[in-house]
Amino acid sequence: MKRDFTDAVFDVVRLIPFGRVTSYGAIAKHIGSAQSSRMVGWILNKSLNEKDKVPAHRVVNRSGLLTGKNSFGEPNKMQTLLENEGVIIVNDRIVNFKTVFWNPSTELNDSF
DNA sequence: CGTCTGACGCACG
DNA sequence: GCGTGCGCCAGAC
Repeated sequence: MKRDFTDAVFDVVRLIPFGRVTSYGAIAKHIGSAQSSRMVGWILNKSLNEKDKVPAHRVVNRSGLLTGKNSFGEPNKMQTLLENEGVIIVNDRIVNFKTVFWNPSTELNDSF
């Protein structure tokens, strides 16, 4: 299976700390497919169906916009989960995005 | 096999 | 700051 990319995405997303978020591009770049940011979202969408639960709600686009909230069954669910973690969201956008942003390449420091 | 679509990102104007 | 166009890879038809 082409689990390479998929598994990598799952792994990174699962490593996202509580109350932190990251962007599709950051994940894609960390994996090595910086230009395949769309694939990240696509894989996460599949992850919702998979039994392997990943904090997909902690992944937003580069603008901190909850673009994927629409795929959580109920759009309000994603925002609720994030707010439950202390993330401030207004108009489907993370206000303190740069504050709660979690950069895998930086935080992980390629220590793998 | 050709074409469209998609939880994105970037360049341009 | 916003709308439009293109690239990217994989899947559905």
